[in-house]
Amino acid sequence: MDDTKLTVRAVERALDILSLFTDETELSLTEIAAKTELHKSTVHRLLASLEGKGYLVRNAETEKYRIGFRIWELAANMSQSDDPGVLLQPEMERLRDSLGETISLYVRDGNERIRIQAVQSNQAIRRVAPIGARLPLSVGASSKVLIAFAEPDEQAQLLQELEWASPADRDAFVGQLGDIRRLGYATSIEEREPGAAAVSAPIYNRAHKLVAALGVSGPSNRLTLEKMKEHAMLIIEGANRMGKMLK
Amino acid sequence: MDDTKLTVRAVERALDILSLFTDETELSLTEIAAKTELHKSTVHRLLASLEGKGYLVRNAETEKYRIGFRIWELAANMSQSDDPGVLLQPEMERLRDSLGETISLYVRDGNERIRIQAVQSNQAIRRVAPIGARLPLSVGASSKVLIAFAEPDEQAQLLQELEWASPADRDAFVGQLGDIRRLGYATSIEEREPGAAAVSAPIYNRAHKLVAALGVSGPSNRLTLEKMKEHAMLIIEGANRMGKMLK
DNA sequence: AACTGAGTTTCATATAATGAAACATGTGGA
DNA sequence: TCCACATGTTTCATTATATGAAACTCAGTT
Repeated sequence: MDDTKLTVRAVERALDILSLFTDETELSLTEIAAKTELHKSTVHRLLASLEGKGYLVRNAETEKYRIGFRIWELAANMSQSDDPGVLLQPEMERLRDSLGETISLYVRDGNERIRIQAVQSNQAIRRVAPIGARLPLSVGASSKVLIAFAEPDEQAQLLQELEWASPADRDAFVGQLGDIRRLGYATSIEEREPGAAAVSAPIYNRAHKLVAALGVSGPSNRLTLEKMKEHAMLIIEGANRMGKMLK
Repeated sequence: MDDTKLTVRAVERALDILSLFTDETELSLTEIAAKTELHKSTVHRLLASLEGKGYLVRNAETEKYRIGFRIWELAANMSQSDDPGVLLQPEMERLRDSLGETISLYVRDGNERIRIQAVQSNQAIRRVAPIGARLPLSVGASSKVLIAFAEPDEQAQLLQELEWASPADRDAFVGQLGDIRRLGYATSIEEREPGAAAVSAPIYNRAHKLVAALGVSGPSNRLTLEKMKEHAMLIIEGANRMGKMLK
């Protein structure tokens, strides 16, 4: 019981309340109290603080709370850069820290993919991913993602144009695409680099266009099948978050 | 000393810290401590809470704090509607509550203006402003704003086309435009409605285009010259805030 | 090596956040 | 009309909890 807490409970509670508004657009005090399992008295004070500072606004008609203008002010300030590689780096670092493995960001460029950003694992044995590397679209988890989630016509064209080592390779690749779309992520084990495995998920921008693939990769003995499934969830989550940062 | 506090201090402090990021994009712990005049120990804990919940992220290189992904998630959720009238209503209500006077929102439609939104004062004597009303562009504080801050070519055309009661009226109107641009707001006293006065400021969207005029209006005996100056500051502030909500 | 400055952790203390309960207000049902 | 119920607001005693001083790292300077 000595989990030394370096955080402030009241603040965490307030922020949790604020986070509720990522799902719902309007919430009443009692709804919030129910969702957070806090006493309405406590919620009332926290809401007053949030409202007083402009982070929530009260809809005079419905009496419910909505997100306030402060959020816009903050959001307006963050979008200085449009470059996903720059924009997403901090989030990728977060992800690296929680997964402990190298995180890469790929965009498709014609019939290739480019690693436009990467943050390296800091474990002794790690996958090192050079930024700027151009890689084939025919192998690797992120390649599958970039193809599986491409627009149908683009996808068809890519599958025509791309070259595989053998027709069997091609069929194996194509055969996976359906599952990948269904699961929302792709994996690869020792496909391009011996000893390396990866999990990848698509990043859609706010306009719902596929813009990149986000991947985690590491030594295949550390990325067991089980671990990969766990990582997949976090990669998908992270990719969704990041997508909201891109217009 | 009985200022009954219905808010939570720790939360307010945390939110104040977050608000610092509307101006600066990156801040270190000590910078934050200095700006907020809080002990670095306190700031440290608040920052840990904010970071833990994703409202701030640490730039691994600079060690400084930046706005986190949560803000995007929240911002993404709020922009369901693009209609300024709908979007700005809660903010207008806020403003109404702090000024105690009727708040109106006007857009220009050709050679007229339309009151696309209004929230009414709740004082006994109040200006009642019907939504949807079409009004002339040649009188009233908001008309002056919509013309003074229009694009130069549009402005020139409007000044040509609009009709005034007399050439003297026209000259008086045109003569004010320079001051209005300089001050950032316009006023009118008993111009269109006898007994009514108003203050108005432009709303620019995030692309820096003039989209509307935000006005406060009330009985001219309550809106003294002094009061109008005070209100002008708040209207300008509010208009800036609201502009950030419009793309 | 000593010094500065930024960040982090520890710790005793009193403040300040808490939750129960009472109060207020409003709405719909009987 | 009156009662019941739900939602929001305020009060208040209690103690947990946030606080700030100080001590402690850890780097980078001189």
